[in-house]
Amino acid sequence: MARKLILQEFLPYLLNRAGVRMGVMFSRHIESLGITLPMWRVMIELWHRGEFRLGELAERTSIDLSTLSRLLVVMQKKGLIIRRRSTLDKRALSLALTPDGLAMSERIAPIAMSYEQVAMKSMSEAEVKMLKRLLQQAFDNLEAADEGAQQKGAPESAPSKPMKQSKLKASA
Amino acid sequence: MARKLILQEFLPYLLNRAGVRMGVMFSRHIESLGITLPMWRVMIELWHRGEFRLGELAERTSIDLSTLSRLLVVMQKKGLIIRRRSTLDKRALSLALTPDGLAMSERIAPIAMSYEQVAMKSMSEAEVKMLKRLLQQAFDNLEAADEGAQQKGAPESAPSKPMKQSKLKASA
DNA sequence: GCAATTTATTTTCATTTGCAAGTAAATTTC
DNA sequence: GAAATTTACTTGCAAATGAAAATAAATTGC
Repeated sequence: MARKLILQEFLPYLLNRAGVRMGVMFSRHIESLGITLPMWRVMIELWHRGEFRLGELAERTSIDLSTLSRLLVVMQKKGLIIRRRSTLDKRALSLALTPDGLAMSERIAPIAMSYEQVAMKSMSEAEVKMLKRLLQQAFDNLEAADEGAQQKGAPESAPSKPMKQSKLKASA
Repeated sequence: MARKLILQEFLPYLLNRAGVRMGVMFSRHIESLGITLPMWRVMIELWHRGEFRLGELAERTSIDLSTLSRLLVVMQKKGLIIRRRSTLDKRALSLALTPDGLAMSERIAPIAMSYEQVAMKSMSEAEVKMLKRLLQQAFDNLEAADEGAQQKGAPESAPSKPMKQSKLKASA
């Protein structure tokens, strides 16, 4: 009989809990600015890298393509982003922050950072650094495994990627 | 002008990314068993603690009360849980796993653990331990701050709890 | 260089979600 | 101890989601 899994030591659980809690607190805060968490995720990606196509952005933010497509229309109407057809490939969108969108990002960033600070309170510099490094590593490991499964056509046990993006939503 | 936030070093981002990726991969896997991620979250909580009322369970799983209420009906129909009125308080539900639900939990647990293993691959024992400890700590810090805000009636800057559970869903 | 295929996004439609209103039991107040 | 309030959950309804079909542009094969 399988051993009962110890919740407090179970990484997916700990990961989710911390992420969801952070997301809930933060989104409650930015709600008054008319910005939702998915919007903020879009904003930091655009802020960070300047320009994206829809598909790329969906990938990065883990937001479903069709949902994101609609969200971007809303964000355009709010004046946060520019959403024009790429000139090179007229199928593709070229997405970028407007000056207002940038200003809003800069306004929200310190709020986001303050929640980060709250979470890291009581940790030493070294611990914070290690936590971030290990989270990055965990993500890379997962991604590598996912790609792998992709390649060799999943040995029945672990269904590989394109199969429904699963009932799953972003969190923090 | 606010400094541009460095995505790769931003804790909420790292947390979300790792959590979402884990959730996506895992839920893709258990889909074939007819179990969704929210169901699994309910199952581990019930497995872990034996019995819950609806409100408590909603709190633990971060699933909206009304959504959870409906999810539990589905899970009952699937034979995974028992859902009866508490005898002491006839308003309350008493929720618990059925033997079948337990068996399913025991079947899924190794799958969940295997994804945990994937994420932790390339980490030493000590690193894993530290990662888990720091995630726990981050969560505790956030929760404490949230409670705090609650108490002294939020100083305008950080809206406190009851305000819409925000557009936010669980992830991993 | 044109038909067939692939790629990039949008839209449709059925389902899911979550807030708010509703129901029902327990507790408090007078 | 009956009315008023609170607590615990359920349900109605409007909005959000996501899978699949539709659209439209680019690329490939001949």
